[in-house]
Amino acid sequence: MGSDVHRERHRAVLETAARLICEKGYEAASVQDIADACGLTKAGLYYYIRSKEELLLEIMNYGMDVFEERVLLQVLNIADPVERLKQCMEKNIHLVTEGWSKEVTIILHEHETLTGAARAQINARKKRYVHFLESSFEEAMREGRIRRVEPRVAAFSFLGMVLWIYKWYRPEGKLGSDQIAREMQDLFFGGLETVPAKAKRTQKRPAAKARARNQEKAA
Amino acid sequence: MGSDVHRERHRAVLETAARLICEKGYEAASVQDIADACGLTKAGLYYYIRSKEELLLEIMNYGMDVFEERVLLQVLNIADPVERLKQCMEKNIHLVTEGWSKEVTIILHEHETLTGAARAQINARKKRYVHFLESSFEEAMREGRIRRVEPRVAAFSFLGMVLWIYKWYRPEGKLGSDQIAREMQDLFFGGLETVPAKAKRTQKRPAAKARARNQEKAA
DNA sequence: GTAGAATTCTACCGATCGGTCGGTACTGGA
DNA sequence: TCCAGTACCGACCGATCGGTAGAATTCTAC
Repeated sequence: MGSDVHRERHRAVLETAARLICEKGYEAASVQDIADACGLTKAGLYYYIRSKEELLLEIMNYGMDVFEERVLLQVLNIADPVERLKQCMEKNIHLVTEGWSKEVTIILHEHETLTGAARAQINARKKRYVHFLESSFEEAMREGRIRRVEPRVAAFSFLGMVLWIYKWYRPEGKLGSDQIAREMQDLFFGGLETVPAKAKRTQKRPAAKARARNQEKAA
Repeated sequence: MGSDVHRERHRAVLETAARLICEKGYEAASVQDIADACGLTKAGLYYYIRSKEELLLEIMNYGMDVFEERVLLQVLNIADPVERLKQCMEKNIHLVTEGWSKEVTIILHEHETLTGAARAQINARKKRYVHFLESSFEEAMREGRIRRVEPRVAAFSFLGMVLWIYKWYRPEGKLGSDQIAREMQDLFFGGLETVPAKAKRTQKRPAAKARARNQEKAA
């Protein structure tokens, strides 16, 4: 079947296009650039895509597929809501940091590039994630596992911490993916402030020693 | 002085250009669009700007000015590091949510659009903010006001929560600027998780009632 | 071998891109 | 009254934009 080969090539085009759009941005990456990078002429490229915008949509949908497979599906059936959220944070951080998916970066950055139905489609998929987080926070609250907070603010705070990483993370930097994941879990769920020996204590004991070496400066 | 009028008009051009670039993105907002919006021809616009990229640089520098005035300066000399950070978060959230500054949104979104020296200049100004946050976290740790965490991860988590807002906040939505600020302060500094009555813990029982009605389904 | 589909090409479209040139209407001082 | 500078414009530049028509090539199945 030539159809298989066709799908393969189509995938390769998406892959290459994603690399370019991720590097230069959607508007700055011209169809000519993408065609060159694919080893095709512009007209040849249009054999595989219907338009530049639909190409972007396909890339984003693929990115959402990857996200759902590597993050959502991995944690969806964890019974404990807090554990579910922690795992979800870890998986999501790894998705953003490890070079797995330029497509995800594109989804994050080009959040207002698509228009009309295409935009609505991707937004709907994003919203499912937000609702999943909100529900998990609500569930955790019902079970008394976390303090009372506005679930939406919690969800967007979670997302902000995790997704903002794409703006500053550098693989060659001294902050590793695992370390970031651990620290952020700790920060978000463990709380930051020590309580001045008054009402509530939110302290973890074993962590204190392990973290003792950690205090040195970081330029 | 014609020079005063000139500066005024120059400011008006920056203002209008910022509005357009904020709405459509830097690459998508053409010089022609900007000129039209200013009530000038393209050639006329170039009387006020040297190039499109320098226009962007000026907008970003102005945005950083606004940020430093409305956020950094307001909290810089608060003695208590935790209070300083809390106030900083509040001020920064208001800067992002209240429509004061399309320029700030542009700085956030177009973080890789500038090149060369211009990019370096803006990055340097951003880094000063990151360092301010890191130092404040370190100070708070030295004084035992917060738990030991990697200061850089704390700083970037802070920034992620706060700055990601520009991607989802809608002024007409049910979540107000003040509420977001309060909830995020609480979340970030107060900690999220309740302690499961383990090791050295004594009190706090609101969870008991909440746990009464068990877990229901949450998608 | 050859028909026919699958693939990729050359050549081109009108529009627009960022930017510039030579000019001109207007203005305040001398 | 003249003039120098300010503030702008019409017309244009070469390059590139996203996209297409249709021919040429290559592959596949019989």
